[in-house]
Amino acid sequence: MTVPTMPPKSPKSPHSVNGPVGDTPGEPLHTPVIDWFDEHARDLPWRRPEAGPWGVMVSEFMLQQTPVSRVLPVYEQWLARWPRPADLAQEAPGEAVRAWGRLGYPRRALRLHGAAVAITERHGGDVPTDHAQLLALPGIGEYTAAAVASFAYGQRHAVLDTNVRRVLARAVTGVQYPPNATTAAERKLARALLPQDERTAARWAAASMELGALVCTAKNETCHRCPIAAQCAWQLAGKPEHDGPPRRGQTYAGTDRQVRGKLLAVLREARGPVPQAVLDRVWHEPVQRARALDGLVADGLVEPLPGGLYRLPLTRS
DNA sequence: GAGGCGTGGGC
DNA sequence: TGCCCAAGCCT
Repeated sequence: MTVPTMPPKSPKSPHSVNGPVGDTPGEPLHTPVIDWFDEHARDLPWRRPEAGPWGVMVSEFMLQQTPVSRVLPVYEQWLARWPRPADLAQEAPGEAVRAWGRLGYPRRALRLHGAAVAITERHGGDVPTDHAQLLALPGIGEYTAAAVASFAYGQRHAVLDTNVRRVLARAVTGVQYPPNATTAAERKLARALLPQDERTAARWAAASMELGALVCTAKNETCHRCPIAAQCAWQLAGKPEHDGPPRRGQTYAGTDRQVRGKLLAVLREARGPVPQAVLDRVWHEPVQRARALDGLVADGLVEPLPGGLYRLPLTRS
């Protein structure tokens, strides 16, 4: 791996508003980005005050690897049906999987249900405010814990999702794409760029994500609409294309994943238990079919019943 | 740390 | 048409 080359630094500013930034001085990025956000932010339901911490948390689960446009309708139905964590916690996990619909990665539904149970049992039914307690919930990792703490509670955290990573890779590091996996250097950079003021930091988190989602996109970026184009290291370097090993792609066709998806689709649509013979029709190859079904059972997404019947899980696994 | 894990839209 | 991508998490 080659170390990304940094473009020439502009003259150092007297003293950064960002506070101590170590070896990354320069004009603060957050001010123009936040100003842009004030003007161009999308009106999304989980950003409205009435969404509350639970709404923010539900949206974060659903948005993991899934586009906003597909999340919107499911989010609305979900919150209407389960307005509080305790409402979801008393449901069967299979109901969460069914309501998840075709958002993909249905283990997220199971984990969101598990998180609701934990919140009800351990936190009095309120989404915890503490980053470490959020991180301890199923389905919540580094990104989601920081996002909920920041968006729902206005706390100061580095919120490092794929959008922010791309914005920083370009604006600061001067490369087209961030590394495949989040690195210590990226975390350090994100922390260094975090405004000191808590409110401003939370605003910056949302604003930098939105910039990556709407302007500084993976493909067909629109730099002419970017509030920091004049300071962007990648832009100043002439927007060199990514070099090095190809970025990891996803395969799908013919994989167990595809078979799992087909099996679960049948079970979601069915009201009650489904005979094995019905499931057998979704995939021609018996070995792979069986492996996929076993995997779903092992993951707790499917419950086997006596007599070769299967259903979405009624009990906690 | 590399791979597994859904689904559908855009180019 | 395929390929790439979309607010990651877990093992």
